[in-house]
Amino acid sequence: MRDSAAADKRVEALRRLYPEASLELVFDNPFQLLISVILSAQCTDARVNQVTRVLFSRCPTPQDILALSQEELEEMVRPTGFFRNKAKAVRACCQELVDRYGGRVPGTLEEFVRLPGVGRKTAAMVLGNALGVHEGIAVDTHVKRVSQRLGLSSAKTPEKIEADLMQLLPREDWTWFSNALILHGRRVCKARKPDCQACGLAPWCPYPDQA
DNA sequence: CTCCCGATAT
DNA sequence: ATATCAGGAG
Repeated sequence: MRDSAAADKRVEALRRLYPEASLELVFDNPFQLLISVILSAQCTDARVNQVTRVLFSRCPTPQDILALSQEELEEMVRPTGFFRNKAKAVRACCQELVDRYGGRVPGTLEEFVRLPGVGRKTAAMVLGNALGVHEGIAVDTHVKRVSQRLGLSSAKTPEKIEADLMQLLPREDWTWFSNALILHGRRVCKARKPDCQACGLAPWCPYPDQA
């Protein structure tokens, strides 16, 4: 077992800094969050929100998205990048929702990760933030980087990092924790130039201060 | 491991 | 000008 007392200090500090951490994606229901997260890869949340505002007003349901031609859908999601892949994933995913789940999203992580274009990260994020079902911790690039710098995990793969993080706090806090690490990774503990000066976690962080 | 697209940091 | 960045599929 690792130094869980030290890890607790960092988790507590994170809670003080981001007590109400939530996603910056705008959504009205679990279906909308699912599509938003699929579109969010390598794209700012602000841009995803611009695209989904139009997309969801025209297509509130999976059935409505399936009624679009592939080309129309591609044009609508184009600004988010990887638009052919994303349009394909969104369409395939909507098809599954209609065929297997009556046009709604499933309720377990196991079912989620079987959806086309949905891996553990997307599944945990949607389940936790839209349904309050905390079955996992969404490990994206921010969570990975921040966890490693803070010394909360020395694992390399998202699955192992997730397992390490799950040990640190109770299930009902998993979604908050992921959200907080993401916010911290975006605002302070950035990939290129981490702002260690301004970091509220610095007193407990083993990561070497660059400047 | 490569591919996918385009925004943004360097 | 160019390298980096993200998540999932193949």
